[in-house]
Amino acid sequence: MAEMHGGENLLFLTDEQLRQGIEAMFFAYRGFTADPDRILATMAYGRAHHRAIHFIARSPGTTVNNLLAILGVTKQSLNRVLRTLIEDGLVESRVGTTDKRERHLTLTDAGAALERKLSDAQRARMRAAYRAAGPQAVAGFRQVLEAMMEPELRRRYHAIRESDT
Amino acid sequence: MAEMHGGENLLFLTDEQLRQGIEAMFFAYRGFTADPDRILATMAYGRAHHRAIHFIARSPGTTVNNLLAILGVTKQSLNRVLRTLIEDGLVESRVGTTDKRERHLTLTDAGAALERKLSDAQRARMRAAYRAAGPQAVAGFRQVLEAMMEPELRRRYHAIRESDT
DNA sequence: CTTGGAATGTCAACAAAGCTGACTTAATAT
DNA sequence: ATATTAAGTCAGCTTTGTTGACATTCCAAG
Repeated sequence: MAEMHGGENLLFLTDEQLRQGIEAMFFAYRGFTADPDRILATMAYGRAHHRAIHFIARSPGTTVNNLLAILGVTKQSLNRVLRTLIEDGLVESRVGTTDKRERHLTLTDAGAALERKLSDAQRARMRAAYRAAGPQAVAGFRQVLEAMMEPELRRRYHAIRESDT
Repeated sequence: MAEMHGGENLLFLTDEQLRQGIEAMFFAYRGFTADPDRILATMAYGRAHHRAIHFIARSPGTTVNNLLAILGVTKQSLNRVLRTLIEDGLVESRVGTTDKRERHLTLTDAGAALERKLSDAQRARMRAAYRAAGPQAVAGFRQVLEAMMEPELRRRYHAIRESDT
């Protein structure tokens, strides 16, 4: 990909352009969460449950500590969410084999079913947006998002991608 | 799920690619709000105050109703935020001239100062991300975000842009 | 083997920011 | 005149985050 900002065309860096980017981010995030939110509202769950379910699905057997770092909340906050998911039989918590202090989290069949339902809804919107914008735009989208992450989270973002292949 | 059409490269629409986009969006949004959040944490304000301040700055004299539609919250929720901002002398609420039921909202000098402080922090990160990714990527970023918005909000997103030039 | 520290979990209390529902006031529109 | 709209308020509830204190379990270092 040709990076052709030779110093002349920096129009995309004006305060006005940046402001529009900020607003686009705000409005788009609302769309991003709208579909799963609608599904979750019909049950006793919220966005926090969705996030936990998503990342457990993504990295089956992950530990509570790892999930904590990814989600960026306190253990008390995560624990409340996790407890209801375990009680409801969507998530299973198994004591670690090598380190028995750790709890390894996996989705049950019911959990995986909910994950799929939420994920399908969210992906459908993403797919529509990607299709409308085209592959080149998608590449740029991903580049900017990555550059916007905090370094620590960017590291984790890549770690998930790699552990997944 | 195998989408193989002669010539068309639709690799960017695989479930795995969409999943990565979803996670990128999640992690990036955290970075997006991190800097203003840090500033707000030092005062008695939160993200809701930031949003109100931002859009009042963006459309000075806007009505409560308009703000409500943009932010997508209930009037009770917005009112709580607005009340503290008015009490603290950051926002001014003036009765409408043509329609006296309406309240027109503007930032005071103190409000504008805080807005600038928050905005500068957020724009700095945006600028860094834009610069790192380049103009072409930024164009794609904007395209995908726009395609992701709910139609109603996309309309409002454009309305703000136009009223601003 | 004992002990210190790490990982996990729990209890309690609280705050921010959203929600619904009911209601008032004032002003505009029909 | 009456109905509707804009704004604001009160009360109560939910979700999701926060601290702080404390117990349990287990690994590892002395």
